[in-house]
Amino acid sequence: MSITVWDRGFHFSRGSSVGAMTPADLHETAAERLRGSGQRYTAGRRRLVELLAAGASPCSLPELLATDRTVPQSSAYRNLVVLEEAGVVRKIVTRGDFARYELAEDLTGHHHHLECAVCGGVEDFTVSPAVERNLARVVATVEDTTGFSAQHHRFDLVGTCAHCA
Amino acid sequence: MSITVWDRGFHFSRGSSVGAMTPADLHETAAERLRGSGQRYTAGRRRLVELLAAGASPCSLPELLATDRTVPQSSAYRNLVVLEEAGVVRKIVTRGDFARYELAEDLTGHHHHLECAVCGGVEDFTVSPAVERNLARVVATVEDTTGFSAQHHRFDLVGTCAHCA
DNA sequence: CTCAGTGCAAAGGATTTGCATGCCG
DNA sequence: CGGCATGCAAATCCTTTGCACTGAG
Repeated sequence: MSITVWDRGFHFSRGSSVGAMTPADLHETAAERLRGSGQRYTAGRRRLVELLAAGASPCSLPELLATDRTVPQSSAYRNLVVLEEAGVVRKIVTRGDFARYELAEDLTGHHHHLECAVCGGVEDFTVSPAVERNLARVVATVEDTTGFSAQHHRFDLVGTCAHCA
Repeated sequence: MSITVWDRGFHFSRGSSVGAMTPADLHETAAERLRGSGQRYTAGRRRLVELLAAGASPCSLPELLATDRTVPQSSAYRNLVVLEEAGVVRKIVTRGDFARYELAEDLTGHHHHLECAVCGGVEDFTVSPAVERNLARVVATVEDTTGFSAQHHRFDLVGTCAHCA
């Protein structure tokens, strides 16, 4: 047993999770990150961030377009790519017809997903810090032993949501 | 919680070692499951199962076709759907260009995935029964709290594999 | 004989891209 | 002005499907 490895298990948090970020802070952070990658925080991109922040769970592109009909499809796809590259948005690929998008975890807090195999919807859930430490412990051990460098881990449940049961 | 439990918290799953299942058992089981859903275990389907069993990790369709040039693309896709519906094959959707396929977990053993964000490859790894029990406990808690009915859980790592580092 | 399985070719559909225009710096 | 951003339309490409043919039962 290596104490070093065990210790590393506690460094599970990637940056400071800000669960309750104000809209002003959110947009300021987004603008900073875009500037950092040589991009502008335009009205269209800001709108996407607003739509994602308003959604309770990850949104598909049709859902985003349905919420705001003025957003053109191709610009939405293109800007979501830019926002993802800047670390503002995270793309979630499920088995459903559409990819889903949510704000980056360091803007909303680390969480996991419940994927409904029936309706394709995705809900968020969180686990206790103790469980996260356990997960991080396994991640650290895998990295030490295999040379695989983990950017993040996924602990998701696939099944049937309460609504589709 | 015992530290020693975590000491051997994981190991790599190498090659196609199908637990204690022999190839004969594998094909017999596959045939049974297909019959169970009113399907035949034809030569083409058997070939796909062989290719998947031989692969060290989940295979994309181009990889399968490259291994056996005689397999037609559309039949491969169609038969993988049939095999998945029968519970013989599992489809893995990643962010890569192609979906990936592996034998169902009850044929190969429960495991998890290392997804390389660079090359798109997927490797298997397993964690100790103790860790799996912890995960199962979390799943049970989430089910109780949310009304979500979980078919299975995913604990995957996304990052850069040793080869792409 | 019947009907599932097969394979070629063509279609489907989410996502990406070409290109002309608009706009910020 | 210079270059990124936009948006319409068209292309891309993994995957699915139409259809005629084959073969198992």
